[in-house]
Amino acid sequence: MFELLFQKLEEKIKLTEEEKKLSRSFFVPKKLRKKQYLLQEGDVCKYVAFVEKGLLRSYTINDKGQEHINQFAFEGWWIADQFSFLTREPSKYNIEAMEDCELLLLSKSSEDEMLDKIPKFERYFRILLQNNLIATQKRLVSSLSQTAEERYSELIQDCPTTLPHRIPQHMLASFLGITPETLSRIRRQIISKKAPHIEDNVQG
Amino acid sequence: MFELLFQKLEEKIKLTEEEKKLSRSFFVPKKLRKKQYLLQEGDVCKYVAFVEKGLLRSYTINDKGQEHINQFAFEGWWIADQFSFLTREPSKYNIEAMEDCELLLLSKSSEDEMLDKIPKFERYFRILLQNNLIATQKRLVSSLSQTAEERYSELIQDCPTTLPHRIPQHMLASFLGITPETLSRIRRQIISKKAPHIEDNVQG
DNA sequence: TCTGAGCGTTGATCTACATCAATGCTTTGT
DNA sequence: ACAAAGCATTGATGTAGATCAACGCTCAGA
Repeated sequence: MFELLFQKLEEKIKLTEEEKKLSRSFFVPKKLRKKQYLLQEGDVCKYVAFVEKGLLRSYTINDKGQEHINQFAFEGWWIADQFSFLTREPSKYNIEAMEDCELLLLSKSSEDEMLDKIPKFERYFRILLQNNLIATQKRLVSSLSQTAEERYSELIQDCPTTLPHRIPQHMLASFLGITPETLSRIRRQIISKKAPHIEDNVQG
Repeated sequence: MFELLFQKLEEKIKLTEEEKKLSRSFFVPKKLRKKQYLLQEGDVCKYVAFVEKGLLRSYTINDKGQEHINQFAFEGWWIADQFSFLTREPSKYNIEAMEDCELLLLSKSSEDEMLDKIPKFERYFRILLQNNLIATQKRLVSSLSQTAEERYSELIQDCPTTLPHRIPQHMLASFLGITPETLSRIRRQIISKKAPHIEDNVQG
């Protein structure tokens, strides 16, 4: 159950066997079936979750009932509503399993205790947040200054295999902040650019 | 010169007098006059800067020559291109003083040494990044799912005093990802909502 | 085996915001 | 004290992407 977590940890920090053993005790394993929720709007986000297996999405619902996906999390990634987790205020997000998932949950009190007893985790989470911040800033810049087509093209360039195969197109659209119709049209345009249309070539 | 920095540090971590004294040695004070640059596109971001005094902006220039502001930093805030600082790749950002500034610069090697000698700073920077991430995520969500008017209204609600007084309107527009013309029109609309137009009331 | 829901696609129309252009006010530098 | 640059505003027009509506395909469940 902890294989992937420790693999990821070792990329950033070196833990002794002692520390590994101890750190396990702070996590609670949890399985989630497709369409089950890790967090629902209005609830306080009690855990940050490490994804050992599966795929989740985090989304909001606006006053018109439209879903807006703002994050996906695969194997090897963390997911939570950082704001609600930190402040204990009710969350505006829903976090839902899109596939059957195996998660490792870390509660606030466990996190505090873990950081206290194994200070190396301060560094690990700092680096994690740093990378997350860089990625989020990049998305923000591109959402403010690029067209929908540019954003889609970059997304499938950065993530050519995973995203299109495991995530339905209308959810990708939502993640990019556009409608499914627009994404469909963008894809058609891109395809016709790559393989230019051969004009009717009627003989005679 | 270090008053504000230590005030801010104390909000997150407790330092001994010894540690305070030591930590000073890692920073390089730097004054910047209005319109001078802390970082220019193409250069590697060598420092994260704490702003003791003044105001800076971070922006990109796209292929059409348009500026896109993505961050402001006032007294008490940090500013840098995290990505370039981390990877040592050339930056895509320009960081420019909008007012005369007093900064405290921290180089990568100083940061590493400081984190090594005063591990409490791991926690400090982790918390800093966490808050920054939460704020950036909020901006991302709003840029993807709200109208320009909603974004502007929220901005002046969150920051009613500082922003409009120290930052010219066309830079606020750029920060919001809209044109100066659009922001001007939005402001007119908001004003006419607050103080509804009195219809011509010609007697007779 | 049928049925209904979910999904992607396409067309027609609408709208928020961009772009282009002009004007007048304020600030800056010499 | 003056010229020049920077800035906010307003109007006319253009456009990326949203919305509304319809259609066919696929697949899960009775």
